Amino acid sequence: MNGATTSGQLRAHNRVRLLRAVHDCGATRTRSQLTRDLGLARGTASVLVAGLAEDDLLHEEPAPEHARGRPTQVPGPHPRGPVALAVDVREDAWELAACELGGRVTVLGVQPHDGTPEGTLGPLGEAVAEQVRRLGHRAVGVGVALAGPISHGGRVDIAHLGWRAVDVPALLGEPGPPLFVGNDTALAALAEARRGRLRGVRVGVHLHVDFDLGGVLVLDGHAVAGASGTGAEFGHMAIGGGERRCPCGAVGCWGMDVGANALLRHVGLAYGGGRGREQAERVLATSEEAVNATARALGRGIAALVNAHDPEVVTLSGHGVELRERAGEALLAACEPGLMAIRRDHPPRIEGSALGWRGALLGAMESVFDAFLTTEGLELWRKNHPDQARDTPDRQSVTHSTLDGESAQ
Amino acid sequence: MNGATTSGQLRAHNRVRLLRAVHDCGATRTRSQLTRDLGLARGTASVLVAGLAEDDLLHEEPAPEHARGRPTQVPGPHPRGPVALAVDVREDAWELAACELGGRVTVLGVQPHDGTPEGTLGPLGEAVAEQVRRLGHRAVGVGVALAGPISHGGRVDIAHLGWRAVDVPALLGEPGPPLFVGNDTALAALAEARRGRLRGVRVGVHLHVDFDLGGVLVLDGHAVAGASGTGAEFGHMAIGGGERRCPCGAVGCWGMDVGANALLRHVGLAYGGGRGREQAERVLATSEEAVNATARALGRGIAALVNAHDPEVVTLSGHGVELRERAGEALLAACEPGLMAIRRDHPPRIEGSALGWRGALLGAMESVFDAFLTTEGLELWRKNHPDQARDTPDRQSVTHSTLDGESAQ
DNA sequence: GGCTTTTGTTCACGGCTAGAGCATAAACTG
DNA sequence: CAGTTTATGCTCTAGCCGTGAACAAAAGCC
Repeated sequence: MNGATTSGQLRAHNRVRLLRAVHDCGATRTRSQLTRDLGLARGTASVLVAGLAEDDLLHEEPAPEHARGRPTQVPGPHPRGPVALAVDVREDAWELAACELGGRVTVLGVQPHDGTPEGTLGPLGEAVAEQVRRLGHRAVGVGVALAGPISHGGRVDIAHLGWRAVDVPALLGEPGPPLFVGNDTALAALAEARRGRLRGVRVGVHLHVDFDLGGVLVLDGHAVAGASGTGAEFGHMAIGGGERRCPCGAVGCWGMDVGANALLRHVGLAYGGGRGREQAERVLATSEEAVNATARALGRGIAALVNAHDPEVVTLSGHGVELRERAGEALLAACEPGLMAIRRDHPPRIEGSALGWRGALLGAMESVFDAFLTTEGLELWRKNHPDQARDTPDRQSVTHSTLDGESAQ
Repeated sequence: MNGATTSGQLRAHNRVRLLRAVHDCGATRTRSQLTRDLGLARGTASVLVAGLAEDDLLHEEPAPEHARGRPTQVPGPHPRGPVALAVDVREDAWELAACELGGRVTVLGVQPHDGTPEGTLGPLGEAVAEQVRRLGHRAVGVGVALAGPISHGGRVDIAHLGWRAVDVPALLGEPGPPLFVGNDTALAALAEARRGRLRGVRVGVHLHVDFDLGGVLVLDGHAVAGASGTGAEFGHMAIGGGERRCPCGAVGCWGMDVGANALLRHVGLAYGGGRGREQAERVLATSEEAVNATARALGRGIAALVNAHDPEVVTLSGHGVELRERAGEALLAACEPGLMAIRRDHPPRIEGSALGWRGALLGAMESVFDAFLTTEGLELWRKNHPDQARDTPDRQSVTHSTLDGESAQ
């Protein structure tokens, strides 16, 4: 991926490393800490920070606490710096947010939709376009999380909503900045890998329980995407041995026994079509038996994945957090007999996500910054940049003030 | 993984890149081609090649065919260059080979064994030690392929041979150069990724059919190892829905329906214990029905893996090559109904390995060179090096002549 | 108020690659 | 067969980069 070969690329490479380090730590580490972390000389760090500040990429503020010596600074997002737009499109509503370098998220709006491709992506496209106009060159990318497999061209299938090869970029109207469409499970896994329980984990498995079940392998901070971008579908493996036909077209998929649809089916309610989130939550809250049955199905499948992939940690998001809390014992009891003997000595931890339902949105942000925090991304920023810093004295950033809203993480 | 930050590391990084390119192409590309491939200036390539030749890492010979201009040279392994020792330990015999940079393999011996840890690894350790003595500093590592899951400490379990947490480094007697113990499936996959049908493939799945079934995900030329090194066990997922207990300790493992043991069981013969390779081959050759049943079980599981991981290619090694040839239609017919609808438009290719039974040995070699072809590996070589090139005039390499034997690939 | 500690800044130095100019060694041309 | 063409190897300079040391700055400590 990276790896400089000329001295010019070397500088670019170190700019990326520094910016990436600032982003990954959430803009909490001081300059002297970063210098040590990256193994740089103080002089080099000085030049790098100055250059990045010049390019409106970084802004230093005094560190809040002091130790003995000369006080150090904390590099963080620049007030005129890059912004990632992130969208989480759920079955019933979408959420749009603006994200600074370092990961601060400002939710710009939540809007229900009718579930049709046009009714969903049309208004979303307008909302995104408005933000892009407002932010100008500062919008460095738009990340969209969707609850279905996504081919590299941006075509999405959401079986239970009846979406079939829906062309997301076309319906969204080509926002201008690069568009990154991703599967919600893969993006939740990405967020977990960067800011959750899979941080620093070399091999992990992330499972996202929503209406159905998604899952993906996480290696060294990256979710494994698949050749055409439609990986992250662990839920569609024939584990469990049923003969029921899955809406996906296959038979006996594991995901049919785990998730909101399975909960509804278990208690005899209507299910499918992306409806029934409230009922499912009620079942989850009331029916001990349905919860345990789901947890057992989840545990059996986890055993198969643990055998196959030997992860260090298995994380659960969406309803999985509650399943882990409420029926952890049933889950582990169902998992254990499915494990190979050699896995039983040191079984992986099975943990609820630290990010809850926020993962997909945060992952959409990370996918944008993953593309931006590269030598190419930064080169493009430099090129598109109006370069106010040198010409005009210090034009107050009109745009930034409007970014203040509900703030999280 | 790599990525230089100082100009000194930059040189080291480019040395690695060049050497890696030579190795990966099998020492077939000319210097001018390599220069273009790596995006180097001609002058830089000149300096790099000279330095590597000085260190006994590379040796240039005139290119056999000429085009118009000045003839170019082909960099290849140096006569006093690094050698990787590679071992494939099968259930009934082991095979030891010496491998040059570029991948030329010289088989040094094949020896049957009794299947006990001591009876197998003891003599092997002696054979390895002898080669290490003979090669001296030229032996840069020993790679060992074994038919079982292997923890990072080098402890191996081979259920059907009764090996339980066998300490391979201890029984082998610490050969001196670094020891790399790996699972045969993972190593066969690695070889396939570097010199077989998974070359250049971003996402692939490799399945190795022997007595039982191993499988692993291959990403960008690397087999995914697992947190404790014991990944590559796709065969131990509960796909297929049986309730039979697997020797691994789990229940309903896919691998119980695929492989030599399954073939033997299918026709009512005794199976297990790593015996019966000949009988299994006879069944494979004679019983159309057993072959088809195995192919169907293989196909059903492949569908699950394709759904989950979205590979570009699925490769089969070991008996899988013959299964693909003899019962390809049964395999595909069993696979198709298990695929998600969206996978059916562009299903992955399912191909027999190009390396046959040789994969594990080649993979063991690659695992050694993967460690050697790094900045650290080359630095160590430089340090351990007697530096004959400068001191003595041109000592004839006694060691090299003894390396000539049966030669392959 | 002086001392200690830590960090930021500046600058000379060595190392690296790019690129240009030249040398070289073939194949092609007539 | 001699001149031309073409591609490659070699050498050297220019420009860029990070290191590390010396110095300056800004705190806490006694």
